[in-house]
Amino acid sequence: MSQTSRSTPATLHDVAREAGVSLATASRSLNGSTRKVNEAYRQKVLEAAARLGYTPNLSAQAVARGTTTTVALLVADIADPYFSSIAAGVVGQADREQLIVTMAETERDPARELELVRAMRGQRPRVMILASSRRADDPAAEALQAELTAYEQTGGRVVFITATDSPFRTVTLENREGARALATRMLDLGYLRFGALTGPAGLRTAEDRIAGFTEGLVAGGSDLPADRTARCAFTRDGGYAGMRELIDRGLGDTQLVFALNDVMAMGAMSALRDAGLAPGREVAVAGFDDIPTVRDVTPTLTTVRLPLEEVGERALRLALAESDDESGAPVPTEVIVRDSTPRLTD
Amino acid sequence: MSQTSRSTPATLHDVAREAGVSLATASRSLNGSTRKVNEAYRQKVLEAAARLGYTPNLSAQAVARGTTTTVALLVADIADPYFSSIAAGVVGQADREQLIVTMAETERDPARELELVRAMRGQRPRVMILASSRRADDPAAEALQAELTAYEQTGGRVVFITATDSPFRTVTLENREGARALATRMLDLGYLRFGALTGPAGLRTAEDRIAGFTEGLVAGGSDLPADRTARCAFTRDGGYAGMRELIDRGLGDTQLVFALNDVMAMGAMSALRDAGLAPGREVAVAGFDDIPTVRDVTPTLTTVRLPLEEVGERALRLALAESDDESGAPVPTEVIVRDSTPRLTD
DNA sequence: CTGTTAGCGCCTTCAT
DNA sequence: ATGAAGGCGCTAACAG
Repeated sequence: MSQTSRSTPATLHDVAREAGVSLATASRSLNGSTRKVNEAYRQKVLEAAARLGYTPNLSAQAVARGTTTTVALLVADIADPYFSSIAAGVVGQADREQLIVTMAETERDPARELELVRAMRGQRPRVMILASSRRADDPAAEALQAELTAYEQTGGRVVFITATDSPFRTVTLENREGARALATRMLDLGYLRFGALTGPAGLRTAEDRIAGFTEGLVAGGSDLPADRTARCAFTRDGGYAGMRELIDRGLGDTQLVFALNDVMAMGAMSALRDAGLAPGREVAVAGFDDIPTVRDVTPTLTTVRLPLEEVGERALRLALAESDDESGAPVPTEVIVRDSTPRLTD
Repeated sequence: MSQTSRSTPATLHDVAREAGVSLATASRSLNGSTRKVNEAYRQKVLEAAARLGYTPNLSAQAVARGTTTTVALLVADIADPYFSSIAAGVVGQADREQLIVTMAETERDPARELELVRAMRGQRPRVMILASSRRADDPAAEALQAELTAYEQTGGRVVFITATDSPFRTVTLENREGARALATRMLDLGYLRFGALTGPAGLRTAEDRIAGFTEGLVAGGSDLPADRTARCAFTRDGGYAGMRELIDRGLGDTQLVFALNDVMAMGAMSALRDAGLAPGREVAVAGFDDIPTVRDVTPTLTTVRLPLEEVGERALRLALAESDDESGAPVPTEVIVRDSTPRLTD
C-alpha cells in the first residue's frame, strides 16, 4: 500500500486501469462537464481515484483544454496593507470562482512590472489584475500597453485597479472625489491652513488625491501653498521623512497635514511625536484608504475609506464579466472623521 | 501585423516556422539548457520569437518536463500583517529563484486547509509552504498528514512554518523561548502582576507563547493566575474582546497584559483606551511578532521581534535545499522594549 | 453511454 | 549540430 520511496503521481490512466474502464470514461466521471456516464462506472472510477490518491494534473488539463484556471495578480508590495487587503479580496473571490491566483511583486518599478507581465503571460492566465501603481512618466508604459494588448488579443483579460486612461477594464477608485470630500469636511471642522505630503511626482494615485484635495480647499476658499507640501515616497517611511522635512522647514501655522494614504499618515504622526508635537492636538493629520490599523493608533486617524477587499473582489468579477461596460459605478468612497482631526473651536 | 481580432498565442511551432528551423532547434535555442545550437540559427529563432511575441506555455512545459516551477503558499489570512510579511518573503525569494507562487487562504479552518492542500496538489507544485496555524485538536490532522506525505512521495516538498512535531521540514520559530525572554525582561523592568490574552485553545503557536511566558514568570518567582487571563481569537478583534473581558471581570492590580501577538495587542490597547485606561501608563501591554505598525502606535509597543520576511525566504530556501537537515538553527528572536512597558520605579 | 483516437504545446531521445 | 518522432497527462471529437 503505502509506498515509502519516491514515485510519480497517479495518472488518469492509472485510475482508468484500476477501475477497469477507458480513459475517456475516467475523464468524464472525474472532470467531465455534464454527467453522461453510467452511475456504476462512475462509482468505480471515483473509488479508484480515491484509492490511488489521484488529483488531476492542472497543467495537463490546461494544455488539453487550451485554457487555464489561473488569475495573475500584480501588486507593488505585498506587505503593504493597501495591497494585501486587495489581494485578500482577489484571493477570496478567486476561491469562490474555483480559480487559482498567482502573485508577483513589482516593488514599484515599472521596468520590473513589464518584465513580470511578460513572464506571467507564460502561465496563460485567464485574467491579469494589475494593482501596482501607475505613473505618468513611465518610460515602459508603451511597451506595457503593447504587451497587455497582445495578451488580450490572445484571449486574456486585464483589469487595472485605478488607472483611468487605459483602454483596459478598470476598477475606478474615486481618489480625486474622495480627497475633495475630505478637504470640504476639514474646512467644515474649522481648519484653515493646510499642508500635505504629496508622494512621488508622477504617481497617478498620488496626483489625483492631491488634485482633489486642492480642489476642495479652493472651492472652500482656502488653498494648499507649495511651501507647506513635501514630496516623499508612498510608504510609511516616506510619510515619516516628509513630515520630518515639513517640520524642519518650519510648520508655521499649518493646522492640518494631509498625508495621501494611511501608512504615510502613520509615519507622519510618528515624526510629529518624535519632534515633540502631538498629532491631532497640535497638528491635525488625515490619511486615505482606511486600512485596519488606523483605528488602533492614537489619535485614531481621520481618513477616506476605500473598501479594499471589495475592490479586489470587484476586480476579479469585472475581469470575468461578459460585457465590457460592466466596469460599473466607481467604488464608493467615504470620509471618516476620527480623533486626528478634532473640530476646531476658536 | 497587429491583429485586431482575437487569436491564439504564438506557439513554438509558429516560431520555428517563422525562423525556418525545426521545432527542436527552436526549443533548444529558446529554453534548452546548454547551448548546442548554431549562433546564426539561435539569432533567427530569437528574432522570430520577438516578432511573434512568443512566450513559452508554462503548462505545456510542465507536462513535457514532468515538473513545474510553482510554489504553493497557504496562509490563514492574507490581510493579516503577520502572514502578508511572510508572503512577501516567500514571493521575493521565489522571484529570485525564478519560481512562481500561488496563494490560498485557509481562513483558519483546518477542514478548509485540507481541501486546499488537496486542490493545490493538482498544480504539482515543486514545494508547498504551510504557514496557516497548526492546532492541537485538529480533527483533520491525520488526513492532512496523509495528503502531505503522499505529496512528498511523489516528489513534492512541504515546509511548515512553526509546527515542530510534524515529520516535515520546518522553519522553527522560537515562540516559547521568545515569550520566556519577554517575561524575564518584564520582571527586570519591575513588573510583578501579570495577565494575558491567551488566544484560542489548542492553537499551537498560542500555547507555546503562553507556556514560555509562564515559564519565564515562574522562573522569576512570579506567575500567571488563571483569573487574569482570557481566551480570545488570534486577531485584532479578538485582542479587543479579550481585554474587554479582562476589564469587565476587573483588572484588579494587574500591571501588565501579554497579548500573544501584535495585532491582538493593538486591539487590547484600543480596548483599554475605550475604557478610559491609558495603555502603558495604567496598564502595560506587550505583544509578539514586531509587525511594522507597532512603531507607530501610542505608546509604541513592546514585543518580541520575529524577522517575518526572512522567515518566508527561509521557508522557500529550506524547501529547495538538497539535504534534509538544513532546517538549521531556529529563527532568532529578540525582545524589543518600547513605551508600552515603561520601567516601574516604585 | 462507452471506447478509440487525435491532438494540445512542448521537450527529448534517437538517428542523421 | 540539426531534425523527426514519440511521449507527457489530459480532453474532445468521433464512431460504435
